[in-house]
Amino acid sequence: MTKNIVQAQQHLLKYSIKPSVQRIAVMNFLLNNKIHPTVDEIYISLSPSIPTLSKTTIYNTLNLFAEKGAVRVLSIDEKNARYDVDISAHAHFICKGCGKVHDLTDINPDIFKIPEIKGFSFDSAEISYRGTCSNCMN
Amino acid sequence: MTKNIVQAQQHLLKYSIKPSVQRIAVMNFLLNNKIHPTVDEIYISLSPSIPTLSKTTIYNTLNLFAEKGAVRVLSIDEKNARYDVDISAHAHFICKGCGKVHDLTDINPDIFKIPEIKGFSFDSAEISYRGTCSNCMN
DNA sequence: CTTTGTGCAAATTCTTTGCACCAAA
DNA sequence: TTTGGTGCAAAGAATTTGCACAAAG
Repeated sequence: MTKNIVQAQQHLLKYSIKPSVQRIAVMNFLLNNKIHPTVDEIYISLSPSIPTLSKTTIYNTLNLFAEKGAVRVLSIDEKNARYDVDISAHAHFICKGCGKVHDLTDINPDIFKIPEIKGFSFDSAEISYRGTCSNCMN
Repeated sequence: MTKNIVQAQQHLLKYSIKPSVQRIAVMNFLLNNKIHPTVDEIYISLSPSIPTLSKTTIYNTLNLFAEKGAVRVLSIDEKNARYDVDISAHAHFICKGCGKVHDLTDINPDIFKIPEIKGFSFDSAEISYRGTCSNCMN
């Protein structure tokens, strides 16, 4: 556990984010729960151990992380923003049944190549698929 | 103008959507303004010619269109849903400066191939890029 | 001390819902 | 006359903002 906190702290430092109890907790959660959580999921998970925690702080923290490039904000789920600490090139799949977001890593890497098109300067790409996962297929 | 209305009507019929003044107006707008408009943009544009029009009807109409497969709902813009009447395979680009969503058609068509991965049944793909357009580059 | 972070409450924004009225077949 | 469509007002849900207090250096 202490080890994880150190790992989370180092991750923050890597992105020049000043550590705090709350920031470390959020980063630690993201590093150990790569489920592309929503703000609510993070809040519900961390609340018991940090009873004074507020959602505002989670929003502040995640916005800061995103600004600093430490997390990627996914728009695959229209209802809530989802946060991914894995910023490497990979696609996502959201299941219409359970709403879970899965990583798709076994994908033709060519599709992550940022195109070069006159008149556009590209920052980032998001590749999302919708469908049904095996759990929900019955 | 009458010609456009006929075109919009035929489009509705193609997707088994019963026409109404409002539905025709929304479809006509989508067909002639391929800017991936938000509900608000549609509302503001159509209000003058249909003064009794309500946003609820636009929501109802677009949800119906999406269910019937007549439009695609884009999640590229975290703030609002955007609607695209062009349901062919193409990617989108959103400019951080002006917020406009552009079609990217000159893209390697391979990236639109739906992958085959055990445990997932794919319905649709959305490929989105973020960056800055030439207008906003200064 | 001074700066920065946290968290409550309120405000904002987008979207959906309940329900009464209207329109078309 | 019956079914479905429209639109107002209200509710709901996600996120942001303003501000006072707490923490850290």
